[in-house]
Amino acid sequence: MVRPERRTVRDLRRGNRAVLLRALYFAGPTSRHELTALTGLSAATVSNVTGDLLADNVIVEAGLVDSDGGRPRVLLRVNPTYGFAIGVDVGETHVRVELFDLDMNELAKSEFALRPGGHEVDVVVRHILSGIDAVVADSGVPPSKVLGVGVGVPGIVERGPEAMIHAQTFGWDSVPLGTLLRAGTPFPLHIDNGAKTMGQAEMWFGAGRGSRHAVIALIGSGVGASIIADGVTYRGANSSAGEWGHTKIAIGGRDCRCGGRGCLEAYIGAEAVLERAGIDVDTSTEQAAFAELVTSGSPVVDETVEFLGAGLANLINLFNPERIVVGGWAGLLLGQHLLTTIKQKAAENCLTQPYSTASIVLGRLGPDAVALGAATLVVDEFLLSTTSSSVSREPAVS
Amino acid sequence: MVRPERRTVRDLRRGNRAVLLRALYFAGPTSRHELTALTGLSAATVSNVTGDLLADNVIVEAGLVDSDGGRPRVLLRVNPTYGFAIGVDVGETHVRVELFDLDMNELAKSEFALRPGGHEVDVVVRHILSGIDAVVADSGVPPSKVLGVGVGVPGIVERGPEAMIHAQTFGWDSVPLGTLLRAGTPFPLHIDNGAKTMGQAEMWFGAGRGSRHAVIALIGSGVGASIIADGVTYRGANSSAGEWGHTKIAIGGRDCRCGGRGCLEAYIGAEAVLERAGIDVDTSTEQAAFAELVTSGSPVVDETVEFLGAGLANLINLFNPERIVVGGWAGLLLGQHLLTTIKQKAAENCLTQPYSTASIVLGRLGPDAVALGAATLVVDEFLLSTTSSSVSREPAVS
DNA sequence: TGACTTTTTTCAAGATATAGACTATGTATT
DNA sequence: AATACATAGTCTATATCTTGAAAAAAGTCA
Repeated sequence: MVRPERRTVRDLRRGNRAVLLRALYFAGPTSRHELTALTGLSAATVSNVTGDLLADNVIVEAGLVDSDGGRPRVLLRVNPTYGFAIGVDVGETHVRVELFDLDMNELAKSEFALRPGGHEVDVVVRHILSGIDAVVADSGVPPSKVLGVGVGVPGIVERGPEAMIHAQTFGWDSVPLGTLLRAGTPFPLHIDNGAKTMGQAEMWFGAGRGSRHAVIALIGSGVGASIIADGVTYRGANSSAGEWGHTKIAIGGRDCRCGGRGCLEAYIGAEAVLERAGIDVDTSTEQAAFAELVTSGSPVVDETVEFLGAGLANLINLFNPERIVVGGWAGLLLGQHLLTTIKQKAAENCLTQPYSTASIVLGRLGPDAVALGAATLVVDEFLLSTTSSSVSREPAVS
Repeated sequence: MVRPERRTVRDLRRGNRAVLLRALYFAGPTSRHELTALTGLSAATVSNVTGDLLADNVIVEAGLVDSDGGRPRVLLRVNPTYGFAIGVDVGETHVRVELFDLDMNELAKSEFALRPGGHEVDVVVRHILSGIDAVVADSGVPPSKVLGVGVGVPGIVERGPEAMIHAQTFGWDSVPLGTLLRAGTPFPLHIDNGAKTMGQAEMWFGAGRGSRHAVIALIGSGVGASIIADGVTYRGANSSAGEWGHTKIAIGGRDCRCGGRGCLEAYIGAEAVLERAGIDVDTSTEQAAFAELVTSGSPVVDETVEFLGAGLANLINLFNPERIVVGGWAGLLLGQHLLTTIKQKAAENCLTQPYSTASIVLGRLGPDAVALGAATLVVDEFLLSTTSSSVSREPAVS
């Protein structure tokens, strides 16, 4: 129960360095003067720390700005090519690997299709590893400047060096993906659930910006959520927090592919919705069929919205977020046509006080932001703990 | 999105002082030597900081302990009479005010009955204020040594100096309890939802000890929960997080007293359970009737357990806690007789991975721990920020 | 009494942030 | 062109902080 930490006087420096770098990253080009206000540090310290960071080439100058009859301000910014982050999206139908600079410009991309049901561990691992090699080669980035690799995968990811994964839809039961990948790449690894990486992408660059308490609801074939508590992804004791899709919304209700009954996913997951509407599809035709269904006026859609509203209301009652972001390809389709109704159903099923402070909005990054979000895991770590010694190379997984 | 903080070198001292005091508080009598291990601080710093704390009389020596043929260790402990905390429980039927020393020994107590439905704001405020005066007078504690007053109330409590309260069961809509109380007492105030204060009591002294991620489920006439994330009560954007009782467990289900339909509370709240069983009671006979019903083998009880299991499973899926504590008078009655079945129903409705890491246990403090928990709010603040200058007296509410 | 053990304190060294003086680099005015 | 003024950024002296190592304290054991 010993909550606060911190110890030596050196941690102070590390901490302030991180504060400053973070402020700089999210505020864009900023003068030293403004940074004092943004960070609360004294001008002297800002000068000090930025001096360090400039010497390390972590930040660079970015032009001047006039200042009403005085010495012009020198703008500073994070050096976008100080390091590079790789993001991997392991999805139902594909493995996608992308390489970004620190501005999150995509510099290279590599994609592998997975045949339906073809989720053998060794195949996926091989795709990831050769994807990493490919994007590094294509981009021409020297390997020493790769800060790390973030991987977004389905299912539950245990924290720790092994990064043990449990993913029912893939038939993965206790797969030590961290161990397997580390055998094939020297880069630091950050493995996390895909819904959580996508949630972080929306928080950093999408509809979640500016909020500290948010829930990103992801509705695709399956249903998941990413919970942001006080600006940080909430993981719980074993990183499986946010399994919204399998919360029960009806006792003894419809069978769910998880083996349970009455799960929310069995009512609002695209696969389940199409099944309920009696539409037979495979993974290739699923999205088109769902899009058509949404605009068809079918009572199944009304029912889906009813369940979705109740599900969102439950999230609001339990987490009291400022913002709910509805994402995932099916969620976006539903939201584009029916957001007003969804909000109304949420209001009906929610206590008024928490509902009144929560805004429900659509995701802005599209369904392909998993890899981007995975790469932000690398950047997050970089912003938190870049030491004076350049790029570190110890095997780390978080 | 600037997450980390901390600045000057003085914050370091404050932080380390808090770390040490906290370790000492929860570990009980401890030597300086052990404290180095517990806090990670060097022996020199421990000596330094404990010297300060001893000089301030915040901690005191507590005997010697032999040490295998060397200098004996001096045990240190928090001075239980350095300051005192007052806890207030505002319940449906009573207002209870208790005064504790820092060891949480109850030194004085004052209780006022509320007649059914008699929850007028001014009556409650008057009871609280005269209760405070009474316990201070009875205990003989000098007012200057009262560290503050914690108040646990029903409903949603907005953070801030006003401590605006929304409590449907009391008919309170936007009552600025903080403002009202501060007009009548000089002590620093900490106002929070009663379920949350009780949760903190279970975490500090009850069934939650030792866990960092936990949910305390409170089942009485109504239903609530307190969520502990990483050792801290999770409050969300406006302190209303944890409204478990009004999450929907059945679309279009039973009417709930909140005005909604299909709320969990409408199935497992004691009032609702008795209603479903066709038993007519008032608040005075409710508990006895419920106790009898639980052992009667009624199918209503089986159904209740089914819903309770599903509700707990939803908490586990969403929060991934290490521990679920079932408390509240009705929860304790159910748990004492049916814990095995409850666990089984939770397992049936939960993903296996998160279920396997969550233990479901009964609360250990009984239903009257709200005032104790409210007092821990005061102590928590004390442990976090006791400065060299003795007891502070600025009006503060958190 | 002296050797030994263990705990605690003292002391000097190294590191940090800050306030305030000082320097740098503009514009406006004479 | 010279001077005054305004704003941005750096430098210096100072007060704190934690720490490792040495010293002191307070016992046991032979």
